[in-house]
Formats: sequence, structure tokens, C-alpha cells
Amino acid sequence: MQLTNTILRLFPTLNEATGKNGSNILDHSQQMTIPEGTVIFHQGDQCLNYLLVISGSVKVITRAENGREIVLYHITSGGSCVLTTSCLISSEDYPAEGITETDVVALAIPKLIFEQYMGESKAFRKQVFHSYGDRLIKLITLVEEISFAKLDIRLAKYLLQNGSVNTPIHTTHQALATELGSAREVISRQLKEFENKGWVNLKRGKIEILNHDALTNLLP
Amino acid sequence: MQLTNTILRLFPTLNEATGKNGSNILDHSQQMTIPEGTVIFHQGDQCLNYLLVISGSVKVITRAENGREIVLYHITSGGSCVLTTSCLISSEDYPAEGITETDVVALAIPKLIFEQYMGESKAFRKQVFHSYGDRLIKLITLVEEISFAKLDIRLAKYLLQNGSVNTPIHTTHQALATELGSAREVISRQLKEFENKGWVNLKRGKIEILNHDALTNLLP
DNA sequence: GTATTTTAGGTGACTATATCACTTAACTTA
DNA sequence: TAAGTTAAGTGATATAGTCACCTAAAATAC
Repeated sequence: MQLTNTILRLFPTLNEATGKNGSNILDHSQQMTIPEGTVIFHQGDQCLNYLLVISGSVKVITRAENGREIVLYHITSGGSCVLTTSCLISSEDYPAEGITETDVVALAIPKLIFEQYMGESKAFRKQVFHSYGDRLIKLITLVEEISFAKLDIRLAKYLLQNGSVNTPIHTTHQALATELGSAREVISRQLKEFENKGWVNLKRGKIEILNHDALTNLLP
Repeated sequence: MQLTNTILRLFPTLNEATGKNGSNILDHSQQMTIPEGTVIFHQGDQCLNYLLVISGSVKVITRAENGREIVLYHITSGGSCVLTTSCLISSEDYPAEGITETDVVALAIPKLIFEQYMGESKAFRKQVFHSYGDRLIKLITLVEEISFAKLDIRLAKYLLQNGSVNTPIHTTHQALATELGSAREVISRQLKEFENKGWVNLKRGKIEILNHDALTNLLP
């Protein structure tokens, strides 16, 4: 089956994740398709599955009372949701919310199967742990960036990572503000400054990079 | 042995963490005492042990190029160092540094023993995972606070959590700045403001809380 | 014990970022 | 085409961080 091959390419360790009786973890898991914009988890939810993302992207955000948001990280193809995992094990509340940014195909491994394979398969354990370590390191890097890096640099970095001279970025200033944990007005002004310098071209919902090198020079 | 009892009280799951041959995880672990101010890990280190803190406190910080620091979290009695664990499994570089804040007694579980028991003991797995989830949630909460909470509120919160009307806080403005990811001058000014309002009393290296209620009223 | 050095804390001027209360412009849909 | 909706722009003000420098307290050297 084609999908199984895709899954095994994305999560090679699942191949080895066979239980005592030789059954594969995939046999007990369910593939699901989730439309864009779906809230797949939020604070207080109970989680019954370990989620592996096969295609598409999920953003995990946290929100202040006043409505300001910041993106903690994205889960893309080959990633897993450690927050639901963490919750699977410790049964604590989520401090965050997960929303699909595109249509997402995911593999849901039920809680019990998850626990069973965690005991039986070293490869699966390794995979799960790796996800955890990854997120932890990403979060620490985020703390570092929010605390120490200046906004123009973070913005330039984002633009360079998500677009190039020929491929404009389709997003709003508000979405960018959420991505960087800033305010829309601040992003707008900063982008305007980049535009005045001739580095970018701004259209409603679209940012074109004109001078890749100038933006690169801003980075440390 | 008294120490074993202490360890089992702090890490109840270790009691169940027996291997196939009935051996206990404690038999293979080493107890160590680390003096205050020791850097127990930093970027690029290789880690060979899973560390459980029995007594004392370790602070985990990350540092900017310009020298500014922020405390990511503290590991106290009963806590474990997930960063070294993460590194044990994924072999990635630490994005942070761990420093003992006091003399610390810790239990070091060698990498191989750690991996063995992770496979054999459900209780031990649970313990390790719980640590991970905990840190993840703490880090997300930190991101939330840095991004959204105002400094006076965060400072008041810190003061209330670390002192009271009769027990002054022994720390420097610089240490407070690191704890909250701010700058010394900013902390000094904020504390001065609290002092002008009669809420605290400032001495070199010491902060006395005078008005608990006023500080509490600042919190959301 | 005084002098020197080190460390903690204070201050003013300035820059960066966030917030608030709007306005204007561009797309959407009735 | 008009009305509604969403995106972006703007000025004023508040908060936080940076820089350069100063003073005061404590530690140490002599």
C-alpha cells in the first residue's frame, strides 16, 4: 500500500516497531484527514491518541488574555505532537492550542497501543524521545530568540526562510505578528522600513523579497 | 540505608524499576555530591548519565552573545535533568547550560542502565516521561510570560514566591534580571518604584517585603 | 587599619517595542 | 454598485532594553 510506504519513509522507526506477537504498530493505528483551520487540541482537552503528521502542517500556539498569540512551533510532515503525548502520559492540561494550517493527513495511535509499543519497541521509544528532545530544544531556542534577538533580525530571518526573490510570501501582518510573538503594528512598521529601503515589496496579503542579500546581511 | 529511603521517597517509581533479573536501578547508579557554582553541563558536552536531583538546586540558563542570560527553569529535589536525557537519546548539542545554585546531591544513572530500564520498567518510563512533559509545560509557560506579562507583575510574582514579610530575599538585581530575562537597570528601577511605594525595602544583596497585599494586588 | 580593588546598585539619555485609538485601503459579498 | 469585512497605516503614549557612566558598599591587599 502506497500510504504505508509513505508513512514508513517519514517514520522509519515504525518499521521496527513490532509487538511481541509480530503485529505492526500501523495495524492498530488510524489514518485521518483533517481540514485546514481545525483546532485539533486545546487546553483542557483529553487526549486519546498519539498523533503523527504525515502531510500538511499544524501550528501550536499559546494565547494571552488580551488575545495576543505566539506560535510555539509547527508540526510538519514527519513530526509528532509531543504535547498530546505528554498529556497521554501525565494527564496534565495542555498549556497550548493546536490548529491545522493546511489540510493535514495524520496517523492516530490509540493511547493503549502507544503505551504497549513504548514498552515493546526500542525503536519506537527512540522515535518518541527524539520528538521530545527536538521540541524541547526548539522551545529553548524560541525563548532565546524572544528574549535576546531584535525584531528586525527575526523578521528578516522569517522572510528569508519562507520566501525568496521569485517566491513571494502569502501572509498577513497579523499572522506574522503571531508567528514572531509581536504586535501587528510593529510588524507593519518594520516591513514598511524594509520597503523604504527597497528590500521588499508590500501588497495586501503578500510580501515580495527584492533584495535577498540586504536581508541576509541583517542576520548575525 | 537512609539515603535509599530518601531517594525512593523522592522518586517513588524507582522502587518498581526492577530489571529482568530482579536487580534494582539504584544498584547500578552512583550518588554524587556537587559543590555550589559548578557547571554540570554546557553546550557541546557529551552526556553519559541521567541525572536525578536528590537535594539542592540546579538552574538551567541560556545565554545571548552579548552576555545577557535567562533562567529556563530550576531542577530541585525530586527533579531530573531532561536536557541531558534528551541528549542521551538524540545526541544533540545542549542549547543551554546547567549550574548548581547550591551544593547538590544527585543520582547518576549511566546511559546504558538508563536505556535498559527504559525498556524494562513501565514505572521508570512513566517517571522519565513525566519529567519531559513537565519541562515542556514549564517552558511553554515561560514563553507565555516573557511574551505577554508585564515586568512589574513578573517581578512581584517572583518576590512573593521567594520571600515574605518576615523572610527577606537574598539576591542581587543582576540575578533577578537573569531570572526574569530582563536587564539589571530595568530591575533596579522597578524595585526602586516598589520601594517608593513602600512595598519593599532595599539593601545591598537583600530585598525585604513590607507590603504583601500590595504586591499580590498587582497579579492578575 | 587604611588603601585599593571588586562588586552592587543608581542615573540620564536614547532606542526599540508594545499599546491604544483611530483612519484608510483593498478585497468580498449582498 | 453599495455595504460589509478584513488588512494595513498612523500618531501619541507607555514600557522595556541599551549605553555610558557614576556612586556606594564590601572584600582584599598592604
